[in-house]
Amino acid sequence: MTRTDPKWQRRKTARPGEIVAAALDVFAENGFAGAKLEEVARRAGVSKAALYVYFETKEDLFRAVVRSAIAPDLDTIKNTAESLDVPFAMLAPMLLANGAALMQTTKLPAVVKMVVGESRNFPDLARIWHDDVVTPIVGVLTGLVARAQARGEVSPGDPRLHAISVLGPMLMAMLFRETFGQVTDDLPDLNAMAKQHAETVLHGLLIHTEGGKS
Amino acid sequence: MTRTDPKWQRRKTARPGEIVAAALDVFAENGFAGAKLEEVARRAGVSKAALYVYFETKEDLFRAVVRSAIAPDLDTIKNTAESLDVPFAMLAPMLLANGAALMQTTKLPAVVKMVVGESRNFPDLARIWHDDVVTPIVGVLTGLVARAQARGEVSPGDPRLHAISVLGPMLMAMLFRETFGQVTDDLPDLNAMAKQHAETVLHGLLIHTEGGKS
Amino acid sequence: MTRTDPKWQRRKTARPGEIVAAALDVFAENGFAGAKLEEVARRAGVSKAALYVYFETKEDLFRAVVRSAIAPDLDTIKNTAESLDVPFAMLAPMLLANGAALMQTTKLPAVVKMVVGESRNFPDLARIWHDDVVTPIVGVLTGLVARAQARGEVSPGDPRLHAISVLGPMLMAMLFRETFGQVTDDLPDLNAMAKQHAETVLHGLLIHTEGGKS
Amino acid sequence: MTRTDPKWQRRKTARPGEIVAAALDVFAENGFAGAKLEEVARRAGVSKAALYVYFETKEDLFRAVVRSAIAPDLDTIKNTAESLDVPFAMLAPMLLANGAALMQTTKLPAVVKMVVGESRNFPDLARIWHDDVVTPIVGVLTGLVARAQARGEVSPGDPRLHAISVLGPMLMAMLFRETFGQVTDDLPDLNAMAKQHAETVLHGLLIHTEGGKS
DNA sequence: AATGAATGAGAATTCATTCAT
DNA sequence: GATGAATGAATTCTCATTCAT
Repeated sequence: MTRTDPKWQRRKTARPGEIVAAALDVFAENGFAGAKLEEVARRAGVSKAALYVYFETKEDLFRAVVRSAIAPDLDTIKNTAESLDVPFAMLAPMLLANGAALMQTTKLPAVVKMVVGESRNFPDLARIWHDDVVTPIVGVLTGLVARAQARGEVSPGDPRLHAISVLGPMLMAMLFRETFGQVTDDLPDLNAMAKQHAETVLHGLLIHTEGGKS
Repeated sequence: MTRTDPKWQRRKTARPGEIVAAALDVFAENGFAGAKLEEVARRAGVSKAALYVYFETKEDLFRAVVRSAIAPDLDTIKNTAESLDVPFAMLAPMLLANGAALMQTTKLPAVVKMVVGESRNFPDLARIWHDDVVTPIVGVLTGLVARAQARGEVSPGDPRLHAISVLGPMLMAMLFRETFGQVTDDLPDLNAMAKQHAETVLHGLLIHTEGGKS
Repeated sequence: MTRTDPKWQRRKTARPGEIVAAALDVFAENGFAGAKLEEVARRAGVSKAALYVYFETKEDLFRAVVRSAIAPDLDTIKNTAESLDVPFAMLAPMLLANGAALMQTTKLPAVVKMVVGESRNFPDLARIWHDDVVTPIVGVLTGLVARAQARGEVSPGDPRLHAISVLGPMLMAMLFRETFGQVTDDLPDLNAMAKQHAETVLHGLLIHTEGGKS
Repeated sequence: MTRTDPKWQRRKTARPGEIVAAALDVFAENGFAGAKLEEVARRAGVSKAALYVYFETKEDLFRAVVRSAIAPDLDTIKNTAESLDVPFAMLAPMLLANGAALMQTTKLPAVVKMVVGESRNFPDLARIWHDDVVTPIVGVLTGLVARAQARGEVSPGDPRLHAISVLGPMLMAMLFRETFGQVTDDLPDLNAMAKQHAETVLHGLLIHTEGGKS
C-alpha cells in the first residue's frame, strides 16, 4: 500500500540481476581475464564501485554468472527427461528438440564456452559444472539408455558413450555457432540438427538393404 | 667432427619453435588475456625481451601458436580421408580412430579450446580456423557422405549434418576431457568412444527386431 | 563557516592543475621523451595511476602542459599591444619591457624551449603555438609597424621582418638564459636588454654625426 | 699504389662520419631521449652493434654529433669576424649575410635546436657550446662593437647587449624556420632578414625627420 | 546503497647495451 | 672490425580494488 517509489524499490532489488546479466555478456565476449569490470559497470548502468556492493571480487562475480546459468535450465532438462517413461525411440527426439530450444532461448552456449575456456583457471567452477550440470544430464541420459538396453530396445555398449553419441552432435553444432557466428552465415541449424541426428542416432546412417545389423 | 658450436647454432633456429611450444601451454592454461609473457619466457628458457625478437606483440605470438597447430595436423586428416575409396561403413571407423589418435598425440584439444574461447577476441583466427581447418575437414566428410548417399549406402538427409553426427561425439568427448580433466578421473576414453560411436552412427542405437528402418 | 572538508574538496578540483604544474617542470627539465611520469607523479604528490585519471596518455599530458602556458600569457600581450595607440617610438619600449617581465614571471621560457625542442615530435603542438601564439603576437607587432610606416614614423621594409628585428634579441636573450643558466652566471639581463634594444632598434647603432640616414 | 679495393678502404675510415651524420638527423628529429640507435644504425647502413665499435654510449655519440657541428663552422665565423678591419657599418651586413648563409648550408639550425632542447640533460654539452661557440662568437662581435664605440662609430651602451641586438633576429628567424617548418610555408627568408636587419640595427627603425638621434 | 577519486601491483613493451661468433 | 641474437632495466599504461563522502 505504501506508494514510495516502487520503481526505485524494484530497481534496488534487481541490481544484482542486472549486473550479472551485464557481466555474462562481457565475460562471454572477452573471457574472464579479458573482461573489464568498468565495462560490466557501464553496461549495467552503475558505477564500478557499486559492483563491490554485491560481489566481493571479480572472481566472485564470475562465479555468480556461471552459477546463474545453471539453476533454471537444469531443472527443465531433468524434469523433461525423468518425468517421461516412453520408449527410447520417442524420448530421444524430444530430448534433442528440447536441447535445441534451450540453446536458442538461453545464454547456455555462451556459458558453456566460458566454462570450457576458463576451466583451468576456475577448477571449482569446472567441478560445479561437472557435478551439477554435466554429470546429472549425462547421468539421466545414461540411465535412460541403460534402462532401454535392459528392455532390449537399445543395442549393448557403454551406456555413457551412447549418451555422448546422442548429445555430442548437438553440442558441437552449438559451439560451432558460438565460435564461428561472427565469421560465417553458413551455420548449422540447431532444430534441423536435432531432428536429423535423432533419426541418425536411432537408426544409423547405413541403409540396411536386407535386415538386422552386421 | 662437429664444427660450429652446436649448442648455440641449433638454438638460434629452434628458438621460435621453443617459444611457440611454451606459449601454447601457457595460453592453453590461462587463455589469451590471462597468459603472462613472463611465464612464457620462463618456460621457453629465454628472457621476456627475447620473445620480441621473434614476435612483435603478444597477439602475434598467440596467432603463431594457433596457426602452428594447423599445418601438420591438417594434411594428415585430409590425406587420410581423401586417399581412401572404400565403403562408408569401413571408412567411418577408420576416420574416427584416426581422429582419436590425433586428439591424444597432438595439442589439438588445447588449441581447439583456445580457438573456442578466444574466437570473439580474435575474429581473424576464428576465420582462419573456420576456413582452413573446420570447413575442409567437415567438407571432406560431407563429400564422403554425399557420395555414399549417391551410391545408396547412406540414408538421405543433409550430408553436412550427417558429418556432424559422425564427428560431434568425438569432439564432445575431447572437450569433456579437456575441460574436466582436472576435476575427475572418470573421463571418456577416446578410443572406446571412436569405436563404439562408429558402430552407433552406422547402425543406430535401436535394435531392429524385424528389419529395415521405421 | 567552512562546511565541506576543504582539504579534500579543494584537492579534487585542484589536482589537474597541480599535475600540469609538476609536469611542466619535469618536461622542461628533461624534454618529452626524457620525462618520467613517475617523477611527475612524485612532484605532484599523487600516484602514477592518478595521472591517468586526468590525462589519457603522456602525450595528452604534454599537450595540456603546453596549452596551459598559452591562455594566460597570450591575452596579456595582445591587450597590451592593441589597446595602446601611441607613437611607435613610445610603444616599442613598453612592449619590450612587458615582454621582459613576462619572461621573468612566467614559465614562458621553459615552454618555448619545449616547443622548439619537441616541434618535430608534436607537429600539432607546433601548429597550435604557431597559430595561437606566434602568429598573433608577431601579427600584432607587424600591424603596429605597418601602421607606423603608413604614418611615416617607421622606415620602409617588410613589416614582419621589422617585427622580428624588434622581438628577436629579447627571445635570444631569453633562450640564452634558459639554455646556459646552469653553465654560467654571466647571463644577459632581460630588463637591460629590453631597454637598450628598444633604443637600438629605434635609432640604430650608428652615431649619425651629421643627420639623416645613409 | 696498392689497388686493394679503395672503395672499401674509404668506407671503413668513413664509417664514423657516416654514423655521426645519420645520428645528427635522428637526434635532430627526435631529441636525445627520443632517438633510437636502431634508427641511427639503419640510416647509417650498419648494425646496431657497429655503433659501439666507434662510440661507447649513446651519450657519447650525441656528444660527437654536437661537437662535429662546431669545428667547421666555428672557424668560418671567427675568421670572418676577426680578419676584417672595416667600419662597423660595413662589417655588420657582411656578418649577418655570412650567418644567413651558414644557417642555410649547414646543419647549424638543427644542432642549435638540439643544444637548446637538451641543455638540461647535457650540461657539459651546454658548457662546450657556451664556451666554444656562443662566447667566442658573441665575444668577437662584442669586441668589434666595443672598438667601434671607441672609434665613435657606435652609440654607447653594453656592447654585449648590442651584439645580441645584432644577432638575435637572425637566430630567432632561424629557430622559427626550424620549429615551424613543418607547419607553415610562410617562413621568414634568412637572406632578406639579414639584409633588412643590418639596415635596421645600424640606422634604427625611426625616420628622423630632422637629424641626429633624440 | 552508491560513487568519484585514487592507487598498488602488475603487464606488455622498449631499448641501450653486451657477447659469442 | 662487424653482427645477429639476446637481455636487464626501465617505462608507460591498465585494472581490480579501496575509501571518504
